[in-house]
Parts: sequence; structure tokens; C-alpha cells
Amino acid sequence: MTARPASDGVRALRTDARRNHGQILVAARDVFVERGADASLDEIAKRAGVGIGTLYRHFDDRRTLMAAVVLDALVRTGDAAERAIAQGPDAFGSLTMYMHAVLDLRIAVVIPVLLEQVDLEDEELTSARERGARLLQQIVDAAHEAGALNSNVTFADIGLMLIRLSRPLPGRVSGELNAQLAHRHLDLLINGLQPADAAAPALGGPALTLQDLRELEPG
Amino acid sequence: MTARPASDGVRALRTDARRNHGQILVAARDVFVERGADASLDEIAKRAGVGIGTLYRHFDDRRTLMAAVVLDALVRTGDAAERAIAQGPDAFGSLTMYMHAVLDLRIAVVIPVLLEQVDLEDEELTSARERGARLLQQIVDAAHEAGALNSNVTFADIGLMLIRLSRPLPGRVSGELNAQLAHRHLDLLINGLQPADAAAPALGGPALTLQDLRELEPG
Amino acid sequence: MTARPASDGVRALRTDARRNHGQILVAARDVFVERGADASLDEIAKRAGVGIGTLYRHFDDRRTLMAAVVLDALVRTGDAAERAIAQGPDAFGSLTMYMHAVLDLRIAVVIPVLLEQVDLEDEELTSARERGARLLQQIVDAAHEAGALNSNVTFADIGLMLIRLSRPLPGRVSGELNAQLAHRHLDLLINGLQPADAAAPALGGPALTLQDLRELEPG
Amino acid sequence: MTARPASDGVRALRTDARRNHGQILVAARDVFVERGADASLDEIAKRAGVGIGTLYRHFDDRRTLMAAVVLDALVRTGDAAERAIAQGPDAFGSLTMYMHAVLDLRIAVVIPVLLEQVDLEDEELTSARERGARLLQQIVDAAHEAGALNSNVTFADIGLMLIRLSRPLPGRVSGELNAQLAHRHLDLLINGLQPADAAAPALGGPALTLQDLRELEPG
DNA sequence: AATGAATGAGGGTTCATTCAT
DNA sequence: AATGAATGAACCCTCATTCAT
Repeated sequence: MTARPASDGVRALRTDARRNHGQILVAARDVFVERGADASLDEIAKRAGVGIGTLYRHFDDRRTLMAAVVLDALVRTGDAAERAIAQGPDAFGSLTMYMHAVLDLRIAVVIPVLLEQVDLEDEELTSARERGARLLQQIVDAAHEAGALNSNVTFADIGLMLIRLSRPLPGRVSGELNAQLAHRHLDLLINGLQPADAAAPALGGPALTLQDLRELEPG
Repeated sequence: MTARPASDGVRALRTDARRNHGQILVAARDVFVERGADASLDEIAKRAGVGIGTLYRHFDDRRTLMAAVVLDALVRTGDAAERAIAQGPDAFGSLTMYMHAVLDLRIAVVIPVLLEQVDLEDEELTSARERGARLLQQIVDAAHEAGALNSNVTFADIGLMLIRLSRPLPGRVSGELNAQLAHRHLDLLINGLQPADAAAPALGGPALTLQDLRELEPG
Repeated sequence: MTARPASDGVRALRTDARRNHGQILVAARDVFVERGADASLDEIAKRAGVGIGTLYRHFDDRRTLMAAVVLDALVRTGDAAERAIAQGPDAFGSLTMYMHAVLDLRIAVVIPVLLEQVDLEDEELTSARERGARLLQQIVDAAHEAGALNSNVTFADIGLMLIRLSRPLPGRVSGELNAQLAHRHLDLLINGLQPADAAAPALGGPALTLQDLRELEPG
Repeated sequence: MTARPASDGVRALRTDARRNHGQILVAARDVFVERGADASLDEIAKRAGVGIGTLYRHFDDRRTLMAAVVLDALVRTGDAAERAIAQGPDAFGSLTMYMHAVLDLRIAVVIPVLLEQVDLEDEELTSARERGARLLQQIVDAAHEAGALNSNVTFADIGLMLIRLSRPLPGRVSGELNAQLAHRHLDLLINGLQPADAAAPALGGPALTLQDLRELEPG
């Protein structure tokens, strides 16, 4: 009943492989966020500290790797939806909590970046997408029923605006600032541009001036 | 009144060159919009009906070409601002008119696409940017003074949201639908998510369902 | 008579190893025949049901494996020669029996495929080759002595024509058809192109038309 | 009516390009014959004295290059058929003249080597193939009608035997020797293995001994 | 002795840029 | 000034071989 040495050996190897798998996934996510969907796989391998061949052993090709990164992000997004449903103070509160949570998942930025090139036939991916969609639909429906959400606003509007807000802004915008601005602009969307009634909270995130903007740009 | 022969020759050449310059610029804009910032310069040259060498004679390199395309778009954006100031019914009306007009400038989509890779040191570009910024600042200030715009909302918020809204959505979204959704989402931003008071207009653009979304996706 | 436990363990391992050795050899022969000399060793290992590492434990490198496959084919070819000598109706009959038998050894196709890349220094290989050569020489000599074989035709002519006939034809030619055509063309060689005297047997194998040929081709 | 300088310039450039085109084609033919259909395109480019990019400018990809090499060979084969028809002493003489001529076209060896990987949809290729087939069919028909060719022997038999005879033998066989052996083995095929009647000519090419063969082999 | 993960060189292909004409 | 051929670096991907377990 005691594990034999050989068995130990095998397990150790698998541990290595699993570590590599994880490292590649993390590196891919980071590099895709930084460099876009065209990032070099060589750079990802280097960042993960493995050879390019190892990357290919773990992921059949570029699209497979992208699909894995997207899958990871989708699963986490679904989890966020469940938390928002469970913990939101009311229907509209769940909706805004969900939207901010998705933006907090820095991982989510890869979804719009990679979605274009990924194989949606993949079963795991499909089911993660459907779970996420189902949960968001549920959140939207609840907000509609509570009369808290403009009845014109659909599930797709929420999803697409999250994609717009998740995308890193062009130029020399740091990840940190990107995240702050995403939340600020989400507040803007929630409140609308016109002056809020007294109860509405102030916008979060930095109120950039023209000068600030200029300094962010590449050159 | 009659030009001398030699001068004719020179002037004729310049005319040719100018025509080529314009054709390349138009082709570049179109190709960048269609294929993204990574489009092949060969394709642009072909589309413009010139050799790749001619393209390089007119634009030192890829970034220079991109800068020229962006400059053109910025100038048109500035023009739109002037029209919105002159023609808007009131301060807030000028602001919304400006924002919709920028989205209408299909050319504007190249700004976010190309901005990342462009040399902002360029003098013409800088001055076009400053003119545009000055005019937008003027519009924003007027709306603030009229008490029609949430005082937290800055010039940068407006500019960045326009960038977010201008970007083509990922997936199989046609140019047409992209434009409609941009306007719809701008309305959303203007009104906020919560139920509007009776006076607010309905959202424009298509109210997509989950099913619609799915059909747009690649795969 | 009872083996000691320790010895059992060792012998058991050797049995395993021997089984693997054989499986790899069979898989290599099949894969080389199917995919040509460039076949991937990974595929061979998979086909043999072993890890690639195991393949390399048994065969130092690609050429060693090829040499082993060739050796096996050479041994069988030698056996066929012995049978032809023993069983042929007469000297010329032994020769034709031998030639058809070699073509029947589907294994023989690997000889021309692999011969280019194999290390002929190998001792076992050399001796198998010499045995085969000796036996064929004996067959040829007998046919010459019987006056049944054109005296210009040498051992090498026979051997090389067998190589030519064994090679799979290019294009979408099935293994089955390849075999039939090899035999047909051997008959052609035996009889010559000109009309045979009445006693000569008809050609075996399919008489392909131009149309048949066209359908065999890739594209 | 005198050519203008500019026109000269253009023509000169085209001359360069045409020279490169030809050089690449020749290099490809040689390298494919030497190294087989898997030869590295880099080596071909190097042999032709051009960069790899130049090779790709002239030939879209590997298959296109192969198709061009094959086309060239097919055209020359067709020409040989026409000459054999015009110059042969009689029907059977035209056939043997044709067969020897095809073997003389060292170029023809690339046909079997490359045929597997080439796009037969190509129009030029198709028409060259059909011309060649038509002419060979005509030669075969004439020989049949003259009663000089075994009536069992079809067009396809001739074509396939030429493919078998054209293929370079495996091992360290020089191009020169390969050619000689091909002709010798063609004579063998024409005459058959059994002793010829007095009128038949002796075999051409070297009568290799076992020892000769051994020295040809790799190792 | 077996395993299969890791490696990295090498091949095909694309494309920005240069340069001879 | 226009042309388009040439170049070669860079990228994706495959596979023979090594090595830790």
C-alpha cells in the first residue's frame, strides 16, 4: 500500500508538466494582453521559461492556446456572475456588481482580443460560454422585472459594453490605469452623462485632463 | 497665361504624384479599416493601383503612412466639432451631435486602430490633435456651464468613450452593424442604464438578443 | 529445473523487451511502407504501442531502426531464394519463381525505400546481404548454364530490376494495385515487348488504359 | 519608333527577373533529382544564387515550383514523342526510340519524383500531359497495328515502365551510371530475359557484377 | 527497462523595406 | 518619379533526439 519509488517518479514528472502547462497559460494570457492576438508564440514560450517545442506539446497550435486562455477567462467570468447573484443587495445591484467584477478580472480583457480567432466548436468552450450567458441573462431579467433597468437594454447590450470597456485603450496606457478607466467609464454608463440626482454616487477612477491624455500617448 | 513647356513637365509630374498620394491614402484607410493595423502594405499599394516602391516614395515607412491616415481622420473630426458647435440646438445638443457625428465618420475607426503605432512627434498631427481637443473642450465646457453635463465628466472621458465606441467589435460584425451598435451604445451612455424619465428618446440601433450575438461570432 | 526468483524477474523483463523490439520492428515496417522513408518516429512508436523513449532504447537512432527493418526483409528474401531453388521446375522456372516471390514479399518494398539511408557497415546486415546475393547468383548461374537466360543478363540486372519493380508507383496507387502491377511488369520483362511465341503465357495483372491511369493520379 | 530609355530600363529589369526565373527552375530540377521531392527550398534558392524570398516571388509555393519543373519536363517529353514519330524507321522503332529518348531526357526523372505532390488542376500542366499522352497512344497504336508489339501491352504499361526506369536507383549511384543502367534495363525489357534470336542487338550499358553493386552502395 | 516531457534546430512562408533600372 | 524585383529577418510549426523520473 505504500507508494513505490517508480510511482513517485511518474508523479513528479507529471507535476513538472502540469507546472509548465500552467506557466504557459499564464504567460500567454499576459503576452496576449500586452501585445494583442498576434503576439509571437516564441515570446510566450520564453516568458513561460520553456522551449517553443514544449509550448507546442501542451497546445496543438496557436488557436488551441488561445482557446485555453479564453476558456479560463470564461470560467472565471461565470464564477463572478454566480457571486454577483448571491451577494448583490438587489437586482440592479447584482448587475452593477457583476459588471465591475468582470472588469476586475483583468483576464477578461483577453476575451475580446482572442475571440476572433478561436474555435467555437470546442465543447468545453461552448459550455463555459453558455453558462456565462445563462447567468448574465438571469441577472438582466431580474433587473428588468424589478423595474430597475431600462427595458430597452438587452443582454447583448450589457455583454457588448463589457467588451468595449474591457479592451485596453490604445497608446501607452498601463494595465493599472486601464483598469481604473474601465471602472470609471462603467460608472459613466450606469449613470448616463447628464447630472445625476443627489443619490447617485460620484464616478470612480481618475478624471483625466487633456494634458494627462497627451502624456499617455505613444511617441 | 500659357505655361512654358518645361514647367508643364514638372507640373504634370507633380499632378501625377499628388494623385498617387491621394489614392494611396484612400486605399490605406480602407485596407486598415478592413484588415486592421497589420494589413500588408503590398495590398494597399495594389488597391491604390501603384507599385510598392511608389508607396514608399510617398511615405517613408509604415508608421508614416499610418500617421497620414490618422491625420486625415483627425482633421475631419475637427471639422465635425465645428459643425456641432455651430448647429447644435443647445450645449448638450452640441455634445451629443458631436459624438454621433464622430461615430458617423467611418474614417474615425482608424484612429483607435492606428493610434498605438503612430509617431505623435509629427507637427501636423500634433496641431490637428490640438485643434480637435480645443474644440471638444469648448463643447464640454459649454455643456458644463449650462448645467447639462455631469460635472464629473471630463473632456478625456468623452474622448476615450468615443474611442471605445468607434472600435469595431470582434467577431463577424459587419461594418454596417458595427456602426448601428456604436450609435446605440452611445445612446445608452447618454441616458444611463436606469429607466429614463418620460422625455428621453428610445435607443437607436438594433436590440440584439443572445441568439443574434451567437450568430455574429466566428467559427 | 525451477528457475530462481531473481532470475525469473530478469527473464521476465527480457521477454517484455523482446516483445517491444518485435512490435517496434513490425510497426516501423508498416509505417515506412505507408508513409515512406521520412515517416515520423513518433508515429512508429505510437503504432507499436510504446513510448518514443522505448523506441530509442531499442534502436540507437533512425538509421539503426531502418537497418533493422532492412535486415528483416533481406533475411526473408534469402529464404525465398532457397525455396525457389528447391522448388523450381527448372533453372529458368526457379528464376521467375524467385522474382515473383520477392515481389510478393510486401516487405521487400522497404528495401529500396530505406536502402538510401542505411549503414551498410553493420555486420548482420552485410551477412544477410551476402547470403541473398550468393543464392541469387546461384540461381542466375544455373539459368545461364541451362541456356535459358540471355547470357548478357547479370546478377545485378536481376537485382536492380527487382528494386525497380518493388518500388511503389507514385500517385494514388493502392498497395494492392501496386502489387498487381509489379507482377504484370515482371511478366513484361520476362517476355519482352515483342509478340511472344505461342507458348508464352499471357501477362498477369490489370491492363490499364490511359483513363485508368488518369484516375490514379493525385489532385 | 526608337525605343525610349525608360523602356530599355524596364526591359533590362525583366531580363534579370527572367534570368532568375530560369535559374531557379534549373536549380530546382537538379536539386529535386538529387535529393528527392522533400528537398529544401532554401537549398534550391542557394543553388540558383538568389534569396529565398526571390524564389517565392517567382513561385507561390513549393507545389507551384514543382508544377513548373514538371511542366517543363512534360513539354520536352512531348517533343521527343513527335521526333520519334517523324524519325523512327518503323512502328516498333518509333516506340523504342521514344522510350530511349525519354530516358535521355534526364529531366524526365523529376516527373515520377514530383508527380505525387503537384496540382493537376493546372491548365498548362493538363494540356501538356494530354499532348504527351495522345502522342504516346499514337505510337503504341501504330506498333500494335504493325503487329510489332505484344497486343497485351498497353499505353499504361509503357508509361509506367518508363517511370520505373527513370527513377534514380537508391544508393550512391551517379547520375551518369543511373542513365546508363536505365538504358540497359530498357533494352532488357524490350528483348525479354530469354535468349534473343540472332538478330537482336546486345544490351547497352554496363553489365554490373555483384562486386560493382556493392561498391555503389551507401555506408 | 520504460516513459513521455523538453528541447531546439530546421523548413516553409510572409512581408517590410531597399535598390537597380 | 515610378516600378517591381530582391532581400532576409521573423514567425509558425514539426520532429529527431535527449534526459529526468
